[in-house]
Amino acid sequence: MKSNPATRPTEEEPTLRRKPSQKRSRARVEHILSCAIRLIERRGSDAMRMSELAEMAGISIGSLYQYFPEKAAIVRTLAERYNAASRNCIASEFAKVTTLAELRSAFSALFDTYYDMFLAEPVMRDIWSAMQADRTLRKIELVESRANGKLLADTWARVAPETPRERIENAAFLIMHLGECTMRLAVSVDRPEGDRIVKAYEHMILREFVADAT
Amino acid sequence: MKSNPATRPTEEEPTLRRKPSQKRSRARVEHILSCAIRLIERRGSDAMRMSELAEMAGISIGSLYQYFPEKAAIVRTLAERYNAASRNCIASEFAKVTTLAELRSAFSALFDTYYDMFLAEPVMRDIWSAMQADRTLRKIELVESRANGKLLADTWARVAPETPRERIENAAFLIMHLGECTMRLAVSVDRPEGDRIVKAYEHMILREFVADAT
DNA sequence: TGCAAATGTGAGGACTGCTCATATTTTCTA
DNA sequence: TAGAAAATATGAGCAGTCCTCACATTTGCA
Repeated sequence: MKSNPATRPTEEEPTLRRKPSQKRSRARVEHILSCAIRLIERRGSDAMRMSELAEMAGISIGSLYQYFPEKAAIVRTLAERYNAASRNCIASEFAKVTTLAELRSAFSALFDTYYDMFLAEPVMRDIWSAMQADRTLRKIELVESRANGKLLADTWARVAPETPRERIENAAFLIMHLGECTMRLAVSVDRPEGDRIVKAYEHMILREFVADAT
Repeated sequence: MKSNPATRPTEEEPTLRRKPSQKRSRARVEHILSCAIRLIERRGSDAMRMSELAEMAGISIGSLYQYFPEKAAIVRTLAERYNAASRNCIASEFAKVTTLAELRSAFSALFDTYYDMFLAEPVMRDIWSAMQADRTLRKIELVESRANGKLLADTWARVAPETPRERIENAAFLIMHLGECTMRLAVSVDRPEGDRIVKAYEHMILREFVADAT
């Protein structure tokens, strides 16, 4: 990844040179992203060339840069989607929980959904990898993880108000972290073995934190 | 990361154009690596420029390429050292184990040493990140992880021969994986919080797998 | 229809990793 | 020690990369 020497990014958010009209650009952006996904799946995001992306999308380099200010922005967009998907998955899993037993099965479901989500979208492996390599993305991921941890902690506190808040907070962050380790697993290990390990993690988590709900 | 278009890497191991004499080059290589570490710590391995590395090391670009065939080889070398360090740490921790109780404390020690190793060498954060981003390095890491898992499994089987081998194998890989998650933790989270979580992991592992040794 | 504004284009600029013809140093031999 | 041969050092420059910007084309609207 090269630093752009011509334009110093003084403002935080890198801006597009011209902003395309809302509705029409939407489809274009989606099309570019789907091409990018194909390319990234093939050889990883580093090896993806902006020129080949433009060619595959059937547009010129210049046009490409009207929809994404820089190459990294494409990866970032994909990463944000991955984050959003995790967030939604977690939110929907915990929203309906009202008892400790339900919390327990929400944990199981969470791990499975997380893992399946990764398997269903192979490109997420590479996006996740790219996130690990980039300091900024890593920081974003951490913030996201904490937010998810808080959501989990709140649910837990709602269901079992007698549990000390501090213990819940710790456990929640730990569980989120372990959830991300499951992602890592999906990145490196393949199907049948990964499944077993995910199950083992689920079991461990449940035994450690919600054993009393059995 | 660019693919080199001039020389097709037909052979597996990329070869240097001229191989420097053994003993003298050793010191040079070390010097280059220590400069690389400083640079990588500062801004990450992607942002490290071969030109600035050469300048810092006080040699020319050409000379630099006599010691490392490509930029990635520098990261790879550092990654191998990190792998070797993990391997040694694990080997020395398990070599002296003769009882289940000792295995138990070896687990604790393992996590702590792993984690401390990472904190002591901040550059390992970036090396680890680079490993995650590179498919080849990720594969190497997985092999390494399995080898370590086998070492752990063998020790375990030696100490508790009555435990079913399959259960041990599963647990061993899981524990190794969790150990690597501890790395991940050291990469993203800072000191006091990381410590707590490492402790929690230790506790979880012990409770799950060697509770009978209490 | 005519004419702004929006959008598309691709040659070229700045920077990179890496090479190779050449210069310098070291080592070896007489 | 002289002088050749081998080992090592050098940096201009090559090919490849991301990204820009002056210009061409299309679109929306009176």
